Amino acid sequence: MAEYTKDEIKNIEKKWQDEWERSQLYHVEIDPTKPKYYVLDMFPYPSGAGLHVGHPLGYIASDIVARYKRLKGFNVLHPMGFDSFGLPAEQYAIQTGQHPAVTTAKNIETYKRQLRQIGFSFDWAREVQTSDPDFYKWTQWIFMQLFNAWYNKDIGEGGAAESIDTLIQMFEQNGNQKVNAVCDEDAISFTATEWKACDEKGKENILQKYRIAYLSETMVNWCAALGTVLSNDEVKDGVSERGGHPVERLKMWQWSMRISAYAERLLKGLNTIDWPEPVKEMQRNWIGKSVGCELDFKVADFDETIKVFTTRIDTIYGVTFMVLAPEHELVNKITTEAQREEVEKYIDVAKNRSERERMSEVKRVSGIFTGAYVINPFNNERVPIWIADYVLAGYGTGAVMAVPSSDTRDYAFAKHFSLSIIDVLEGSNSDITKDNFDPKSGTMINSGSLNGMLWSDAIEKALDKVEELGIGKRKINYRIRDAIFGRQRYWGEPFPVYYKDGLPHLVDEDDLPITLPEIDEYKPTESGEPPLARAKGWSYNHKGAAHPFELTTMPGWAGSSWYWFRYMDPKNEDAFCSKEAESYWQDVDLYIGGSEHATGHLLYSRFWCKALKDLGFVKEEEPFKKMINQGHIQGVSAFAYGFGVGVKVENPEAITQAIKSGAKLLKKHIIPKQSFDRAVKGEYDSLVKKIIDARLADLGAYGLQVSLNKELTTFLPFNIDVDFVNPTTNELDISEFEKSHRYFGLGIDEIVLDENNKYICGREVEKMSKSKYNIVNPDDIVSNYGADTLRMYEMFLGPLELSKPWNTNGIDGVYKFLRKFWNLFHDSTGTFIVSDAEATKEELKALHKTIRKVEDDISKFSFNTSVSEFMICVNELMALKCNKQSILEPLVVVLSPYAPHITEELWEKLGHSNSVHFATFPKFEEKYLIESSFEYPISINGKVRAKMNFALDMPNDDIEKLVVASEIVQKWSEGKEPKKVIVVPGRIVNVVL
RNA sequence: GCCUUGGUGGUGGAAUUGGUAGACACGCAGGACUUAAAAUCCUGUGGUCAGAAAUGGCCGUGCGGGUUCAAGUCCCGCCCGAGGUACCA
Repeated sequence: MAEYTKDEIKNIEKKWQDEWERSQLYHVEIDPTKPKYYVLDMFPYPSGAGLHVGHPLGYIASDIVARYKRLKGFNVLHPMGFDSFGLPAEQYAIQTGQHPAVTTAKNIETYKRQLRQIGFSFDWAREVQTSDPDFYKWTQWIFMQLFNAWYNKDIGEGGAAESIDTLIQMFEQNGNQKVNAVCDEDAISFTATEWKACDEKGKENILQKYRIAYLSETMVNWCAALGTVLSNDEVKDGVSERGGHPVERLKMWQWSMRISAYAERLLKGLNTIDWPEPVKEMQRNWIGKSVGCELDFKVADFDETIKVFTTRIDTIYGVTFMVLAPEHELVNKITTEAQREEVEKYIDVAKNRSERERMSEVKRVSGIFTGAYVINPFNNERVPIWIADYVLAGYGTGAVMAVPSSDTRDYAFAKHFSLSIIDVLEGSNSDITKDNFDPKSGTMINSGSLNGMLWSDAIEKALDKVEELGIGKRKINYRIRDAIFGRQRYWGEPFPVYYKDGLPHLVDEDDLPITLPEIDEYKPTESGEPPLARAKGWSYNHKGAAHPFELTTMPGWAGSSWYWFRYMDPKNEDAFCSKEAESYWQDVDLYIGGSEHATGHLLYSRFWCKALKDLGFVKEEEPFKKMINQGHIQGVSAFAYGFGVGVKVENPEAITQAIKSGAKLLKKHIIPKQSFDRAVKGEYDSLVKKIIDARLADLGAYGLQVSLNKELTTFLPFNIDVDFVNPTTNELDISEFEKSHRYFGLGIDEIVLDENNKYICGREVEKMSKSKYNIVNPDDIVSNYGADTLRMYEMFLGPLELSKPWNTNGIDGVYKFLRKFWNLFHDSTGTFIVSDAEATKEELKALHKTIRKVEDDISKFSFNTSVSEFMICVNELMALKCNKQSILEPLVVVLSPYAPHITEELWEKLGHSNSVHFATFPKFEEKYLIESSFEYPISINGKVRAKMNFALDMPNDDIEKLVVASEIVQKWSEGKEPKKVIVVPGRIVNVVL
């Protein structure tokens, strides 16, 4: 038996997976004689649901590239690991008491088993797990380096991080007068003498304002339901990304990372890397650079100035009012007595509006006049000062010069409070009586010395004037905030930090790793302290005294911000990565993963990489040279439609008795979709009416006087496990469903069938997720069709970057292809046969066409088209009945990145003693593709009129072709001389008569 | 609103970047093999009009214009979907 049947596939795939593991085939070591290639997948979080068909999509693509590059002679680093710290394991631990390490280890086992059976060429000897103390030892170590570093803007082009010792030295010599650092806004200036006069605590408080990893009292996103703070990218629309719990703003002492220091380098670096444009764009927006100026407006009748930030200084003659954030420090001082009461009332209301309310009421205009005025320094006009909550205290200076003629928010505000509007731009085909102006075009009017200038030139001119008047300077603002680095959780890296006299200190390097202590419960304590406070006797012994450890842990992104370096040298106990390994493997050549990490992981990783470079630990400025985002495979959810009849009981005193005798007040039904849809609109059809009547009659029988209560009547669609639903007819398998946990969990009492005695589910495309019960597990596909079919099918589905719903409609086509390919080598009895006859030109052509196309497609990551090309090739060879070794052998090699198991088996049958892994990718030869003659259409005035043959031996020269073409056309067009003959080499000829 | 992407048969999707649109696959229809079914193989398959047929004409890449001998591809103006983001001055 040697047919490519389902049983045989299992044997073949198992045989080769065992063999690869036995021989450690995909293990790599540094090899200076070969060029390196580093292909990396974003490592998964090992969730309890196991791998679903969406996961392997990117892994298959990267595996194809890895295998292809190996055949091309590269030394390929292709590792896999697990981002194993995370919230779900911790929440599971809180519920069940199971240690997160245990759940995590179990989940990793499942993931590895599933990954193994798809036949990836990962070097498992290099596996990393972020929750492994041998790994997080180095996460802690890197934290220590960042704690001991500050950002010196005077080094190199954009500044760089360096050791905190150099800063201390500078303080001792000159105080902070000459220090040009990125630091907290509230850092005050001091002299060397003042520095020396500080005690240890005073010095440390100053240093915290400079360290890259630092402790500060900041506004954080506090999520009470999760009992922890969240970073900005973990908050979506005012609720937590995981779980959707409300998030509030609180001031807390927190560890942060000074990523803002790297804003400019993070922005500039984007131009040097080959990433998808949307991701770059997201990072640019997140960094949010705006170039403009800061300038002072004098407050009339006060000895005060108000500093504003603007990017449109050219529109300064259009300023008709000024707006302060409610929290602005001068509000209290400048408010006139007449306005004071109202202003205070407004500020009070604004304070109590939560972040979420403010977001949902974006369009609401509110504000209050302070009674004070500022003087416009360009024309000395008096401009009223208002307060409004659309101005944010945290961005820029918390004050805005409002130009209603070129800013929509200012415009809405001016209209609402009937403030004046002065147009300063002309020719921008806009209309300031309406909200449709375009401030980025036109020339200046009503603008004194700026009149007649283009708006962009006017900016430069006005900037010069601001600096000349000494009222302000050019300034660049960034939106990016420092990243909060601490979490009030158990399942994360502990900080290598202890406290002595209330000051944070680093532990000795020799004492790393600081491992997670055992605790009896994983919840925060009753007093609201993080779970680590439960650890008994957990303290740091230093010079004979015990000191408390930091109780928060690092966030989920800590381990993933440097893990690609660890793969280079995963077992090293003396360094996170040896110099030798780092200088050989350098950076990631190809990174594949989802775009959802654009403003999280991908930004933090670039930040840490730059910091590590500044501190001299690595050489590369950017970690991921090229990236592609794989699209998500969406799940097709199945829905059933719940219906609960609400009743009004007229004699409540009878309820207790009724329940005792077995009445059930609430019953949950599942009803057909049509009835449900109508019922939601308030049209109860006969089926629904029947259920209602039956309910009322049923309860009536227990002595209750009941009537229908429409308000308590509920209609609710809910997800059904897709495994219980027929994929083509959408029919629910009721007997299977009734046995499931889901059925009992929902507490369904009755399933009402439709007129055909079936229950047909509704369908919707959604994200594939456990909570939507729409996960398709690759195990079933692998056991039905084999891993090679799964791999090729996932590639065949469409372009890698595209999101698409999972369906198995075309999977038979791919399976048939593999069988046909197999059958090329076998006769009808299943005997392996190849011929050693010489290949014909036609056969060589089929082969070389495929080689070229596949190479081309892999370099463009267009795997779907190369799968098509394989199918075409095999169809051609089948038609030619070609089973010649000289054709099939190279074809096996070309196919092997896509379908490694079947090709490995055939390779062995072809008589090779080693793996196809060691083969060389066949060289493409153009000579076989050149046709003996080409037929080109000739069009005359745009219409195809004739076909023309070009002979192969004709000189490849335009003029020659032109002569031939014009001769033919002349003959054809009844002697008319063509006006113009257009010849594109190797393409189309067109003639204008 | 803004930014980024897309829009091609019944379906997933091709189209060498301006050169015969619809490759390849699914589905569907017809045929062969079979007692029958499954499996397999062959043929057809964008729409429409003419023809008994081979075949030929016209229309067709979200909509409306434009550039060009030639537009799915380039330019201008709209419509719709997906993802991101939002009082960032």
